[in-house]
Amino acid sequence: MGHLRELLPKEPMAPISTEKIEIGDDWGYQLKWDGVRILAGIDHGQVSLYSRKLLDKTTLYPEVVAALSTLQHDRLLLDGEVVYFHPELGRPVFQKVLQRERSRSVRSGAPLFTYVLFDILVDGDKDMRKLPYLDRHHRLKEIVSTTPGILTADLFLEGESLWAWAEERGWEGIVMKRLSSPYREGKKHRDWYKKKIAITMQAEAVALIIREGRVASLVLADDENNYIGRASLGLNEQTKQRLLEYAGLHPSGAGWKTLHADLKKEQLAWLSKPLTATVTFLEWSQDGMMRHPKLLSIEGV
DNA sequence: TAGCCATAGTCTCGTGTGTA
DNA sequence: TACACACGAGACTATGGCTA
Repeated sequence: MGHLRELLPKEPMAPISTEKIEIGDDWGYQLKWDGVRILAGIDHGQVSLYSRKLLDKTTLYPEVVAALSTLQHDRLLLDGEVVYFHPELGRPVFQKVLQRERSRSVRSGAPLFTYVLFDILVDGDKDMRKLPYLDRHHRLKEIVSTTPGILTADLFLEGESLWAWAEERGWEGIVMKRLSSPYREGKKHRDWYKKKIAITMQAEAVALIIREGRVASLVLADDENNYIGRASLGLNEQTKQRLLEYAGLHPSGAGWKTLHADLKKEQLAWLSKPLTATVTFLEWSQDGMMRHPKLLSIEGV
């Protein structure tokens, strides 16, 4: 086998979004850890971390490097997620990971991250990728069973109850994996699926954000006319054109007196008759904004 | 011609950094 | 001090190419 760097996949195996829970003897289930995907290589004591796009992240997560350095193995290629586990909430908090990703150096006293492993690609001289996922997971458990700062994502055999547990505790969702599946790059497979927990609500679309004469996104407010974010996912060209026509029929010269910083640099077309939009999103951010909003429907257009 | 797949492009998130 | 910009990941739409 060649150098570990040469064995990295072009992109890590990624789960495909779905709405249904796969059921059958060949399926296993894991909690979806909300963090950033990291591949880790250990080559005779030398630890390297790589992002989904194979950017070097070794210096960004020194605590993960330190934890991996304690493993008594000459050569490993591992796949997992770096997360910040909030002790009071009892679940990962993605915002903390974003903070670390945006910073170029790690301050002393910075929150400590955990490396949650869910796959192994190389073990010594053995290429593990062709083995069934169940075998790879077993091997992973053996390797990192009691290593501080590292854990192996538990594998459950009952999907519905794990989904209910995750939903109740505010986790991001679950991942379903075919136990007999090999490791394949990207999404060129039908072996890993994810089902995400989302909040669905009705919001008022009070304005359109216009860029180069086209509708870019909707400005959304709650029922007390507070700004809760902007949304563009779910808008296709046909809907954007209809929205533009609607704005022409129902223009308003007056918008909010104080604009959120998010909107100050945008060209806005305020609506005299706001539209009711059904929107789904992952969670509320700390400042009351929707995270990853997606429009399901808009009444009246 | 329809359906599938891959790829490109767009948008959003929060914070650090650089500049006026 | 205020503002603009960049960063990486994820999710989605649009588009073009290929195949049956």
